Amino acid sequence: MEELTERQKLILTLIIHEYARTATPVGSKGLVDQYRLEMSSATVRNEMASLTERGYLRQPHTSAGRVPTEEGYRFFVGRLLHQTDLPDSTQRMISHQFYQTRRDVEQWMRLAASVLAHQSHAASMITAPHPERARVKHIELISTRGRQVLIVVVMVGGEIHQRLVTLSEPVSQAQLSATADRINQLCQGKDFEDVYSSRSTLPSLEQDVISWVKEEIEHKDTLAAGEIYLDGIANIMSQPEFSGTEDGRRTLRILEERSLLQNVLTRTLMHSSFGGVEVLIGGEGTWEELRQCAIVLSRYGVPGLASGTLGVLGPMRMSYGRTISTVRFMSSLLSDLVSETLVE
Amino acid sequence: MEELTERQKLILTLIIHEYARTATPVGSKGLVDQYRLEMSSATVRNEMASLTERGYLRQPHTSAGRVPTEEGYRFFVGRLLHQTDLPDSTQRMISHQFYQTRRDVEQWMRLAASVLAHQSHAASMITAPHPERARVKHIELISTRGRQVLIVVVMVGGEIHQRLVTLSEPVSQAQLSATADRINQLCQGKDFEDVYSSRSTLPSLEQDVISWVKEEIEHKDTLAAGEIYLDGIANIMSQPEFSGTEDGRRTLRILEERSLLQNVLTRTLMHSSFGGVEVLIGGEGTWEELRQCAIVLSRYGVPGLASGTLGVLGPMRMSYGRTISTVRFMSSLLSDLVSETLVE
DNA sequence: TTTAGCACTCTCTTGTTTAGAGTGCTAAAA
DNA sequence: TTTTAGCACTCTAAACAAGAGAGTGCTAAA
Repeated sequence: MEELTERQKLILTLIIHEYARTATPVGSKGLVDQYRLEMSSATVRNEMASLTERGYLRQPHTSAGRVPTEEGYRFFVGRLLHQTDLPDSTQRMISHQFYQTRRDVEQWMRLAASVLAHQSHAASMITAPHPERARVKHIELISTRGRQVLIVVVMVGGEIHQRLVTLSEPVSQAQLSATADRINQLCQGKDFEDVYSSRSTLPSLEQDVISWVKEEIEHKDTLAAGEIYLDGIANIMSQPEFSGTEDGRRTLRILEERSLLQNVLTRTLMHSSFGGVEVLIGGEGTWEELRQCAIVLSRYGVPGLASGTLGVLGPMRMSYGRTISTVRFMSSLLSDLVSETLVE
Repeated sequence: MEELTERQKLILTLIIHEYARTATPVGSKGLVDQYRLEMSSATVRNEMASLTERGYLRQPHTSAGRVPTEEGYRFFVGRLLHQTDLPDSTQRMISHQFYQTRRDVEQWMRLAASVLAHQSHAASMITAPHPERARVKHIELISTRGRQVLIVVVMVGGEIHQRLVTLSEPVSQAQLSATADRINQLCQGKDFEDVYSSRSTLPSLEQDVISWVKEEIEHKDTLAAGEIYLDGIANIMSQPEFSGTEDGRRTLRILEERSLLQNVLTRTLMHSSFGGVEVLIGGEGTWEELRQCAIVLSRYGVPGLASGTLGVLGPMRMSYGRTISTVRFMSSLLSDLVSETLVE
């Protein structure tokens, strides 16, 4: 079967646009009227029939209008992916907000989630930039009460870990500080993994501390990498396809449980390049729960140092043009911010 | 008008129970059948009429059953507040989960939110324990790149703040460490407020650092006190009164925006004692947006040192018995945990 | 190749009817 | 005096029917 004609592409595009707007199947007559097309509804009907045959459109029932299929959206998005850009004024407005706030990752994440949600009228999600290699910049041991010691770890990249541990016997603050100093020396410029594996020759206190730090780092790697900032949930729950339906509840549960989300984000983070935008439509056969949804994702950060993922989750009929360009822009903006404030 | 008779109280209680179960107005006949009452439906009808007159019940329309009013719930909850307790087995099960996980506030918050949501079948919210007086336990200055310096502040209580600042001229790590040491000396056992106000005689670097720290602490006090852990949103969105309705969307927005929530939580935190449970029904005239909801709240922590708030938000017909006992138990459990792990 | 025309098929809305649940009142029973 | 059986009445929600409207595919003419 041959390529689509320009006119067919136009009609497909218009149907997608109209369906995004109204959320109801779009018919030939309405389309011609709405967009002042230079052809009759009969012509549109013929093209629609052809598009339906090719699997880009679908009829809910015999006498209803057409609705785009997943295939239809994929085709549309494929053409869209490398062209649209956010208006300059919007870009400046957004940047401004970021450069006005404090240099605080947490706030940036919230702000980013908020901007994404607002621009796309959908739900947004973003993970904080996560360092690729675990290197300890600085470690501090603080005696608190009895044998309790607070370990504070500053990673290269600026992340901070803390952990409260109980020693087997009391140790003075002076000794603790000295121990911390020695460990700091060892960590200088090395991956923490290496420090950990060469710990066997050290005194037992040092060894213990290094083990605790290691545990903490890995702990956060697995668990609190689950820290996903969300926003705009209310946006999608007021869409008709989610509002009162079982699908809506399922989607809400996905957002809340975060394990599936985590799954999707990390999988994208794995084999995706920086700055590029990925679009998952209808779960792509892998995630049954996302049947009704589409996700627009991008990885951001500084290659080799730290990276995170951000994206938008919405109904399949979301406004892809706007969403994709917003995601792309936010990705590059955050990459800039991260590279400017990386602690080395 | 006299007190309610025992029988009226019984009927009111049963209606509340039945309405919580079915979410539909409950009629005299059904009530007698369901609970095998030793009286006829006509008697129940008479009592219902009386309860309606007193404002504890309400009829959606002439030939419908009765629905509890806010007043009805208040009366019911007032009687309930000081008696119910979570089953021992449940208490042990929950404690076990907490003592099994790491001593990590973030995880505790997540776990607490999850437990509350599960037990109450509603939405839960909880804020991390926040120290009452700001006292700095330890401060650290770490040189990163050029004139950038990372300030790490460990508060009494265990909170950690970090902030990246840019000095006006480069300072060596050794000098930074010395400065940090001097400030640490000053902070020993004092409220940071006092350190701040007596800073004028210090060298300019010290003064700058103290100002930055002060800013950071206040910043977190106002903004990131907004860190509210939520769970169970899906629970309430699948309740019939929220599912497809405008009220549902409004409630969702409340949970997402958090400013109103913040408002409610802090206001409770102000004039509420520790361990006690507060129940807000239908916004209590103050919060129009919560018309359909009820909130069960408690303050937890260690008086004078650190405290947070936890609670459950659900439909007004929520199961108060279970919710109140869960909230009370969680409040005391978390208080214990906080007091055990406070950094002094 | 496009389009006007038309018969046909669905759904959605609207109006009507009906069954059922629930009420309040009255009068008899306890 | 309190409870209950009986009954007329009210209102909702479900069921059904009818008609309007939107949309389609096909055919034949432009």
